[in-house]
Amino acid sequence: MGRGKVQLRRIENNVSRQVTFSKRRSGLLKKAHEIAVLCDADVAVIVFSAKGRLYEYSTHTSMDRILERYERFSLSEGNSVEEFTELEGSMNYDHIKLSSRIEALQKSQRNLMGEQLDSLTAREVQQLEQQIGNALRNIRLRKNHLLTNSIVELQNKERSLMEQNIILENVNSISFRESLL
Amino acid sequence: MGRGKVQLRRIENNVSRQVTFSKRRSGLLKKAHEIAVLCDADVAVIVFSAKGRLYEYSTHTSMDRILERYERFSLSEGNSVEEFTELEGSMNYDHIKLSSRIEALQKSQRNLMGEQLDSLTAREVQQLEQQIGNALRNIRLRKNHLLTNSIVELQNKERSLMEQNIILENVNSISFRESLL
DNA sequence: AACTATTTATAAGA
DNA sequence: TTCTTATAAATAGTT
Repeated sequence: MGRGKVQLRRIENNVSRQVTFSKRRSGLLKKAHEIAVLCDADVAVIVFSAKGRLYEYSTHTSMDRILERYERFSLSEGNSVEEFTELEGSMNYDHIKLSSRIEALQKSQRNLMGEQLDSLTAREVQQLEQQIGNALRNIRLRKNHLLTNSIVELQNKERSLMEQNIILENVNSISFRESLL
Repeated sequence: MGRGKVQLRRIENNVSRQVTFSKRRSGLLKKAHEIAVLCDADVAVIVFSAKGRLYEYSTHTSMDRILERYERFSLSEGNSVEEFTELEGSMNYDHIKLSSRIEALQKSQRNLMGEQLDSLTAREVQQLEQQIGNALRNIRLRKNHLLTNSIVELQNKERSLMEQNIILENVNSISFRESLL
């Protein structure tokens, strides 16, 4: 979208690469914001320039929240333990301990999300079912609590608005009576 | 860019919000890819739909690499550096990374087990409910699978036992007849 | 899932 | 860098 069509490959000219980066970066962040608002999505965009400068956008002001959530999901799609464990033969003992802890957490987390169940015995599956059932109950309780709260809040707002109206009506009717005198 | 100009606010109509989300999502990911290639940048985009589905783009196939780099940046720029440096002058970067990963995993695990829900927004609780609901479905499928298997196994054993009995009966009746001779 | 009228983004030029 | 403008690209509303 410009004077000429552009091929999808690295722009060789240093200056125009830089200029294009600056323009497209702001375009990208703008579009991220738009989809977040229009479609009620949570979005995080991270851009490192070739020179290593960081630019970012995220909903809620809190990038970390989205990243945390991302971690929760990305487990379900697979990889990522290996990066830690494969890389370094030079890992010291603490490292190994931490890594294996992470691995264990990831496995149990996958199970909690209903994945990799074939590694469990029948009894373990049974126990997991109970655990998850309880979790779901708690989550629904919490959801209802939040819903109830927001309803009460709305009712309070409504009530105070009505009270204001009554006061206004009184004022009006007093004015009206006074105007009759 | 379309038949009409659009105001930057949540699209109320459910269907068109969904359609717009799908169109703009692919637009956003495309643009992320373009700036990455054209300008030699490292880019990560994470999008959660209102229903909690995850869509993502990242350069190098490895989102984690970019997120790590992001963490490194945001640590060095912002607050909360002190917490780390005060605690352990001796911890190296990898240690910090692994520890915070463990912390994040523990938190999300607690949430998956229906605990510490007060740290989540209403929307996050909603999404967690869906996620856990799916997990429960998978777990029950697996349980049924295991039950079915064990039933089939029992039936096979039963059948083979019966066959053995028939053979034994035959043997017995032959012996019996022979004994009559 | 296609179409197309418009709006928006942006490449090139100043 | 910033602005301008011709043109490519994205997409809102429609079928």
